[in-house]
Amino acid sequence: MEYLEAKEKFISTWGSLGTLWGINKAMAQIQALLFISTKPLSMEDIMEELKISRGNTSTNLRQLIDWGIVTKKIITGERKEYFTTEKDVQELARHIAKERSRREIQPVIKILKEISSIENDQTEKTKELIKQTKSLHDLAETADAMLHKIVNQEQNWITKSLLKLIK
Amino acid sequence: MEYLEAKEKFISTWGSLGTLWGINKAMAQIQALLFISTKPLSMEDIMEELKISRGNTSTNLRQLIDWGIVTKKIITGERKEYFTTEKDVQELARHIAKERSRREIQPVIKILKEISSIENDQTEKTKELIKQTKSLHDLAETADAMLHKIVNQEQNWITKSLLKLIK
DNA sequence: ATAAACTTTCAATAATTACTGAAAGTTTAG
DNA sequence: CTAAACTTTCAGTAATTATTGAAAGTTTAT
Repeated sequence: MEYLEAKEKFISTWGSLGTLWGINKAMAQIQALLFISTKPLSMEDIMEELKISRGNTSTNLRQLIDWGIVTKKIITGERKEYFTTEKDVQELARHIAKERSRREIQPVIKILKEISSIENDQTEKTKELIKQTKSLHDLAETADAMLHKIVNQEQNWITKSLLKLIK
Repeated sequence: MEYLEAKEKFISTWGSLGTLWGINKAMAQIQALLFISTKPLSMEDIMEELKISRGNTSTNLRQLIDWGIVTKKIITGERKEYFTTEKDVQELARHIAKERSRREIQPVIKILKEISSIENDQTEKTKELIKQTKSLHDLAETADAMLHKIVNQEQNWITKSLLKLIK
């Protein structure tokens, strides 16, 4: 396998992984492309490399920026905007974990809490609903707390201390 | 909010959460329904409660069984098959984490390893590709190892020891 | 001010994914 | 063996989601 094949494989693998996890293909592929690029890329560059339309590129770049993992890079003397992604995987993982927590886990925790505090009429089915939603609520909170804790450590805390601990 | 409303809210919330994480709506809703049900349900029961077709119910039940989180329950004297889901959330989380690792993380680790070991021709772009896919490979392995370790502990190890540690 | 260079928006369309319902398949009772 | 009771499969269709491309919008240079 040489460079071009490897590059294509990387971009397409990342793209389908994204799909699997509820992130759209173009978005994942743009990020992948930037991730292995040695220099910032323009919209033009991205469109050409990935063979996608201008509109698609624009929309997904904006989403990536919104997620905090892609930034505009102004190149002096150039009219075009250039883009780079966070290159440090740990930092990247932090951003993604933080955002998914905020957008997805937190709202679910809120709803589970609401549901688990319905009036208890002492019927079996109500008791079961309360019990089970409470358990899920606790699990979600625990998982989210762990995620935050892990994600907010310095790179070395996690790779060194925790990894040592759980091995 | 009383029982019926709470139940519907729970099922639909779980359904849309599923969608967000790449699990289909019907599958998530069936699991949610079983999760708060006080007794095993038949295909008929599920179809009626969720207003979905027989085919859809059958397909998704099979998938849930395949994931190891729903089991058939034979009720003596009954011709129909009845279904229950794992009721312990910790156990449920273990199953799901284990399966997602096996189906999704492991294959990606394999591909990243392949890519990161392409022939290094010493050009800048090849060096960058190798460096970045290696980093991702390491991250994926670390995350996966942690997931496994966490997920394979007794319920109390995680909720007591680790939670105490990170608080 | 205006024109060129560039980006965003969005209605139309394409691609993907989920769902239905009926036919085919399977199991059990008698 | 046969019929009833039940489950699975799958072709057709519906619903959802992603993508295009051109018009509208914005910014910058002169």
